[in-house]
Amino acid sequence: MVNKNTESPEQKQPLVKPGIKPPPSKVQMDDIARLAGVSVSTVSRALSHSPLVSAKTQVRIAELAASLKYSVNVGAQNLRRGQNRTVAVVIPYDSSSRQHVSDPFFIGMLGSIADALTLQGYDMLLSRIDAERLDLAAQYCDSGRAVGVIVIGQWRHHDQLNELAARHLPLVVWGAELPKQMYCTVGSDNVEGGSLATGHLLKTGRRRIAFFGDTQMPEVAQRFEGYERAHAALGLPMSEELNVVVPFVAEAAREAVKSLVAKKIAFDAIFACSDLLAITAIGALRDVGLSVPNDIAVIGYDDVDMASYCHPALTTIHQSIEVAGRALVDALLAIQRGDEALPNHLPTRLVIRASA
Amino acid sequence: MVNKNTESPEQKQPLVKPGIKPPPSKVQMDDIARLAGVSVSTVSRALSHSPLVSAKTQVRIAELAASLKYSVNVGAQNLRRGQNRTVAVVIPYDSSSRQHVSDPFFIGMLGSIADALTLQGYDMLLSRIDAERLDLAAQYCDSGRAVGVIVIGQWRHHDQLNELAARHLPLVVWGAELPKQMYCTVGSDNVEGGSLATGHLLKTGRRRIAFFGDTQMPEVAQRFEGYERAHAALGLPMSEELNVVVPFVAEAAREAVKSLVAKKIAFDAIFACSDLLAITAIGALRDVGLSVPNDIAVIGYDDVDMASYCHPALTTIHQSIEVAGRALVDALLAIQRGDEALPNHLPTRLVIRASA
DNA sequence: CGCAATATTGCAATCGATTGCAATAAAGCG
DNA sequence: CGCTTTATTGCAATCGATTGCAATATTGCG
Repeated sequence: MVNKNTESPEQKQPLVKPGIKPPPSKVQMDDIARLAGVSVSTVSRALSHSPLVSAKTQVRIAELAASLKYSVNVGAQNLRRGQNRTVAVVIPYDSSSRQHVSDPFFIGMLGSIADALTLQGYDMLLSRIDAERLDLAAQYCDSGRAVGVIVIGQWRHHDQLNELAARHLPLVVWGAELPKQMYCTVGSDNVEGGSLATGHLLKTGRRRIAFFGDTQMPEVAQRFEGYERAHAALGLPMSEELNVVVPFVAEAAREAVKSLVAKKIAFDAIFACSDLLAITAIGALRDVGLSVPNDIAVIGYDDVDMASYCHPALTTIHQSIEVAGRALVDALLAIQRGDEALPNHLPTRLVIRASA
Repeated sequence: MVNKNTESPEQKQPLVKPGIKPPPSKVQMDDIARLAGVSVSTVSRALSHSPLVSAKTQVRIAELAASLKYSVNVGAQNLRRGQNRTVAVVIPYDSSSRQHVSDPFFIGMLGSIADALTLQGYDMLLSRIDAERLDLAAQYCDSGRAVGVIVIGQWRHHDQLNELAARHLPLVVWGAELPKQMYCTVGSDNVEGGSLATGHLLKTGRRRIAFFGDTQMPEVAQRFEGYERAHAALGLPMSEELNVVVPFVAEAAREAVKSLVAKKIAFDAIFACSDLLAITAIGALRDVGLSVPNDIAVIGYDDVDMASYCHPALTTIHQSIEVAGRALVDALLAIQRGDEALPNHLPTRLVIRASA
């Protein structure tokens, strides 16, 4: 290595198998240095705008690098600098139901997180992992691939998330604030949301409102609490049979409608915990000959793009995906910086968007 | 470094700022080696199941590593091995319309690619980039962050994609086969799809079918060709005014319907180039008092989950997202291995899914 | 029990960059 | 013009792992 330059000039490409691919041997700092007639040190400093390198040398090297389409090897750079600008984003999937998450809200959130990360100069490593094995998310940090993890949704795994946080893993979760929570969450006030939605239906005279959601999930449980409060506030009774367990997959909503009808349980409205469930339920209701909104009023949650394109437009609780994505990213980076002043839960705004 | 072990035993943590975070100093091979009383070499070999290490030592080290929750530093490993198991997935966005892609089909494809990559033991780097600057995708390979790039959709940038391929960048694109194409595409037969959809409408007696799509995009252009062929096959005339430029964003479909109606252009059906456009168009049609499917029949494309939940269920051309994701990943890995026998275009299947 | 053959182990170089420190070149000053 | 000060530059160590090769420990066999 020391005296390489004094030997034959073309002795590179040590590991390249003969026969194929001589051209794509990647250009690296060494090459730039040789061509510019300086040392690698100087190239490194020039490319990172060190004041130790004169302005004209910087320009010359920058141009050379650009013309060779050189990009520094991020892996090597990270190794040496002990840094890393990648964040892992995890979308848990429910292995028991063998269903991958396809809810547009969760998926849409991805895009907004991607944008927020890009804006901060971070890369995004996307990973779907089994909701039962959330601990696997730690791998991304342990192996140095990412500096932190964003998990979309708490699902049924508050405990696993706590364990992750206990391992000092920079972690932010989209979800609800829970008691004894060791990790940071970002999310809207689900109790308020549930209350808004239910209140809207009650105000329009509905009295038997079916609740579609899986209260084993913290966010849903809180929305149900809002449902209860809205009833209580008006001194109205509720009925146990109207609380239907519906996970976040479309087919479940269809089944739920069928089941209510089959059991001849009377209801005049549905509060669905996601727009996907709401839209599917509307379809199912019509299939069994019920009119929406005349016979049954339906209200959704999330306000995904598609909601406003349904007919009639779906009334729903709006959560801003853009704000959420930015908040998640900001929180994660703050934690990673060691920001102590960060609260355990960051609320995002919530409004009801009624159909015209 | 040489005589480190002979000096004071606790002299590590060189860069850790005092005050915060003493525990999360990451455990590394060095630590395992010290605790096991062997050299790093042995630990490295043990963890990669080298036959040079005896079985019992392997087990001992594996257990020690597990108990310390150690994961090898992938960055360092990649650097040394000169390999890399990450693929960049690019979702271009249209900066001119300042609209981020939210079409469920594209987004759904992400999930399926993620699954296919995970199955092969690859990580997925997700990136949204400006469709005008697709060349930026090369950065991911140049900087060694990824071994190849999957681009979802060709958009208007066949030329840019060709340039990327010319730079010997392992690249696979979801899209149509085009003349003079230097890169590998995966996609269904769009001419056939367009023909199927149009034929279906013609068969049910529709004669003035509006085409919703942007024929500047290759895939859409081919679907339009199918539209023309279906007409030609039956010797039916077409009308220029029914070819409406509609990019892949929901609002555009709404505008297109309004515009047709405002211009008093007669039509009895719409062939929309995506389900998102179809569903939005249906809503817009109803808003102006037109009945679907009585007055206007609508057919979509893609068969996204939501399509079957609409009311009435949307008739649409089904493309399997799962198959597509797998095909994209397989193709990319084949290219990356230097597989010469790979064709330029890999077709995926296509069927029409008519509403009941 | 002695020596050759085999099974394990560790040293040291290496991957592609960054950076402290010493060396050199350029500039400033009397 | 000579010497100090300042601006550039390069050497060599380093990040956390992998691996060829030489060294050592173990085993087998006569």
